[in-house]
Amino acid sequence: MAATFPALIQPRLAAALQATGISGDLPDGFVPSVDPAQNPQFGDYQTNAAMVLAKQVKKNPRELAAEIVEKFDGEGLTETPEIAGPGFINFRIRKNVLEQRVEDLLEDTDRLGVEEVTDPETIVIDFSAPNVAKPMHVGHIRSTIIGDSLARIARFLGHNVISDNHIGDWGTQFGMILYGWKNVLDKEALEADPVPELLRVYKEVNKLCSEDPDLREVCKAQLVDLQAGDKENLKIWEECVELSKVGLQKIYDKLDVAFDHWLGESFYNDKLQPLVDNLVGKGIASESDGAICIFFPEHEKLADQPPAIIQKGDGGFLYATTDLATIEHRVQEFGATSIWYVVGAPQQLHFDQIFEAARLMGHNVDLQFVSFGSILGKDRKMFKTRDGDTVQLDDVLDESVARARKIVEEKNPEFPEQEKAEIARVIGIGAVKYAELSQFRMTDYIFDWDNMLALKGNTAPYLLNAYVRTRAIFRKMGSDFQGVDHIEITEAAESALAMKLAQYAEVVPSILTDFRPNTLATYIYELATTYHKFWEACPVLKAEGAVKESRLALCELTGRVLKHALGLLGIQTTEKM
RNA sequence: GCGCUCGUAGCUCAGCUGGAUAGAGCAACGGACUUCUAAUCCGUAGGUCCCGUGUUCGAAUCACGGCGAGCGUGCCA
Repeated sequence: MAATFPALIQPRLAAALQATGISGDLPDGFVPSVDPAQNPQFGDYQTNAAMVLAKQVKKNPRELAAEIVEKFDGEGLTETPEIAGPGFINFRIRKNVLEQRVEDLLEDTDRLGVEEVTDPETIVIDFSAPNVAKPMHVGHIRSTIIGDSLARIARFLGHNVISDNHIGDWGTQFGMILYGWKNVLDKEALEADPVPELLRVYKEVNKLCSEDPDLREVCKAQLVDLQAGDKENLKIWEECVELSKVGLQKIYDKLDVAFDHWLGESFYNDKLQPLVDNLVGKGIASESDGAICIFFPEHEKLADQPPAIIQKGDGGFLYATTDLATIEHRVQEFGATSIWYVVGAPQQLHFDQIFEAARLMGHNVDLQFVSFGSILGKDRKMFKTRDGDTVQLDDVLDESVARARKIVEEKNPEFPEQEKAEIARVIGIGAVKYAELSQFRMTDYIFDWDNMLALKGNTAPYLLNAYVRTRAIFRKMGSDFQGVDHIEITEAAESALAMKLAQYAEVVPSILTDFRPNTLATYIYELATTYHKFWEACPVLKAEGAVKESRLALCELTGRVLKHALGLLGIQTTEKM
């Protein structure tokens, strides 16, 4: 598979710079950038090299651009570059080169032009991580969907990816759960549907505790018993975790999200005391006000912040302790060279601290905090899990599917019942995922049903409809894609589509540089738009000869890229809608 | 107080390492279905990119200072 267009243009541009004789004045490692043109009137790609370099060589940018163009060899790749504006050099890919590229992409069914990385890493991705005994609410949606998408993308790029659901199965909430289990549990309700009953119990005890401080102490005692290994409490805990996992798995199945491991907090229990002892022994941690803390006096930012506490005055451990034990395990047992945490922005300080602590411990691993903004309530405040009354994730998914179902019913009343249900499922789940992934992850947003579940405009159905249209043509024709001898591009809508398809290989690797699945979402949206325009402008089945063959090939390739790209976002496709 | 993140059209948001006239969608208005799926396309209208200063040939983007919002800030996770 040939390289991407920018990768082909770059060395020629570098050679042209060399030939002008200015390369001696350039900073070491200078690589002229080649970017897609913003506007088709400027061509396909552009470089600002002349403007960047003009000052250093004391020349007028446009004159310098003219010199570069003079020396530029576009043979077998681009037309003669044009100079425009303050000194941009615009490149237009030759028609036959673009045609060849489409032919190549059609052959490359698995990778669609996207190259694997040359230095694969072992990446542990930590995402979703709900607490057990409490159902997932809308707040969990970001971590789950973004994390899953990043895992899919990294895997496709050739990394060894290990997804780990670090569930909260050992927290303080168990004090209340244990008390509730023994005192207010409705056994029948639990057998019928465990997750809502566990939530009810949790909420009820939480309410009782806030009314009665003494009860809070009783709950704490339950937790202490559990952690001391009390048999009855341990048994309840185990049952509770198992029931919760079943409930969680149902939602992951709906979302089509999977994990390689579910190593929750409890997994690290027996590793915590040795870890703390070790850190104290090494002088990394020290006692302060009765607690064992890690201070960061050498660190520019953290020095002025409170320390990370890894053991409480009463001997208990905290999540910083567990997270450090988790890093150790992932490095030593999984061979992680990189760990990504897909966790909300409020935990910035915590991760700054444990990353720095891991460094002090000598772990040579690339730690990335892939943070995201908060989902806010109507009052612009964060949802508070403890109040319990936030919107549940499962309800969001069901509502989304129901809304999609209503529209399927309007548009295609004649479809069989089962097909309508399946289409509604794909669209409904896809809509929720796309709403999340099409947004920059740091943006806070106010939860709004109509916003999250919109089905018009830049939403999943728009993209799915483009895919459906690619399939409709072959269905109408009565056969699958039969291959093509030679691609022939004549219309502007065709070359725009071909160019977009070629750019898939440029977009996918760039997503991970800043963990931005939304750049892929933007690409898919643009591809869908380009295809919809092509659809309006270029009849396929009514065309003849090479034109028809080429258009069929473009439809086929568009369908493949759309399906693949949506797949990287974790969004499924449907043949009809 | 200190730290992190954000501020772009009436609304919801893109705009990656500074680049040409700041883009989409929704809502509003006007067009296009005897045609491969109109869940589409075309057009109109809508902006002091929070404010100020600086760096630069060039700033929504970078730096500094304000203002506003959210979050975090020693024994919850």
